[in-house]
Order: sequence, then C-alpha cells, then structure tokens
Amino acid sequence: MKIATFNINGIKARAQALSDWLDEAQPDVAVLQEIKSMDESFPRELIEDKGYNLETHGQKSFNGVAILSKYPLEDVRRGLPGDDSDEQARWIEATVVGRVPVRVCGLYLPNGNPAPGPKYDYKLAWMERLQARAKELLAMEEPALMAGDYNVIPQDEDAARPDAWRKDALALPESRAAFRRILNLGYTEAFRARVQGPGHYSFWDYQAGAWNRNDGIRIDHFLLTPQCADLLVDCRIEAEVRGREKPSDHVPVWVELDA
DNA sequence: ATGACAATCAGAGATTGA
Repeated sequence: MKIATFNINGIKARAQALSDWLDEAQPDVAVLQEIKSMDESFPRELIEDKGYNLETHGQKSFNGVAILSKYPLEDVRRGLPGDDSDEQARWIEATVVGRVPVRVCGLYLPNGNPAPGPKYDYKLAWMERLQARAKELLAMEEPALMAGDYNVIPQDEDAARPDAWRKDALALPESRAAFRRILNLGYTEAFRARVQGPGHYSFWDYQAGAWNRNDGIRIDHFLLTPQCADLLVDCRIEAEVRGREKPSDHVPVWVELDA
C-alpha cells in the first residue's frame, strides 16, 4: 500500500497538477494539506472520478486538510483533540480498510512565525496536543501513522542552509524538542529509517530561486507506530515534482507499506 | 536589513505562509 502526503498550497490553483500527479504516482492513499477551501468548494469529482474515496476538513482561505483513498475510509475524525476553541482545520484521520487496516492521520502543523509570539505559542501548544493524540494512537497497538506538513526541520542536515533557519519557528530548539518528544514515545520517522545523510528536502521557497539553487528544507514527515514501522518497505521524496509547471512549494513524500 | 514569490479573497492590497 502506497500512502503519500502532499502540501498542495491551494486545491483551486493546484487541481491540474494534483490530477496529473495522482495519475502518474498512483498512491492508494494521500493526505493533502493547505487545500485552502471550504468542503463544498473542493473539486470532489476530480478525485472521485479516479476511484478515490474522499474526506475533507476545509476552511475558507487558509489551512484545510483531506484524505483520499482507493480503499474504504472508516471512523473519520476531524480536528485535533484537546482544544474545542481551536477552529483551524489542520487535522483529519481515518482508518484505511485494506488487507491490513491502517489508521492514517493527516496533519498541517502551525508554522509558528514570528517567534517568539502568539503564533509560536499556538504552534507549541498544538504540538503538545499532537503528542497527546500520538500517545493514544500508540496505546491502540495497531498500525497507525501521522503524516503531513510538520513545519519542523528536525536536524541541521535537513536544511541546505541551517544557519538561515536558526531563529525560525521551524528550527528553534523548542520546536525540535517537541518533535523529538513525539518520536521518543516510540514513533519511527519513516524517511530517516530508509535514507541517511544531508541533501534531502521536501520544500523549496518560491522566492530567490530556491529550487534552482536546491536551497530546500525537509519538513514533510511520516511518523509510524511500531506496528506500522514493521510494515515499512520504502519511503521516498518526489523532489522532481517541484520543477513542474505551476508547482506547489512542497513536493509529495510517500511510504510503501506491506499492508 | 530588505525583498524576493505565491495563493486567497475580493475586486486593491492586506494577510498568510516558511
């Protein structure tokens, strides 16, 4: 089973690019971030005509996440638990019912800039809630994963110019520590279980020719429960997608599971 | 130090992103 994550930076602007990528990459499941649309304005037919089931958790203009799957989706939950006053659409989860059922969570973690400040406080609070949900998922002792745009550069090797991010919310020690605390619960970061070393990125800024200079960062991640990590066959970043017409600033990342 | 680039909503330019 191939499961992908892709921050598409606007479903309206990226409908064609998303369609082309789905046709070519043929993921069984994909979680999308930054759809930047209400549920009712999501181009459902585009996805469903390809044989995908679709669940969205949208919001006007900003944020917004979705899950699409060629297998049935059950027990869909929208919104990260832990704060009923949080109205930002950044979390969706569902059970993908394939040969081996997998609980798939799609997330769009807050950027947090400028730091310090209220936006950074929101990011860290959101990460605490994420850790709580991560604990619950572990307690189920079943294959589960949390995939998406974490807006965290885990280590210096995950940035082409680590010094440029030193004071940024994506790389501050508190952000990295919060990410590491979740890993330390017992999660496997799929990409680093498969690939070592620097030079692997999932985001390149639109500005200053970042793509052409390969000035990227790795912020789109898969975290797997032990039962899911046991199924891991491969994990890849589809960097070449960044060089296409009208690209998102992120590229797809996917895992292959023996499920 | 600043701006560069893109998407959205709205219908200009502010806001957000990373």
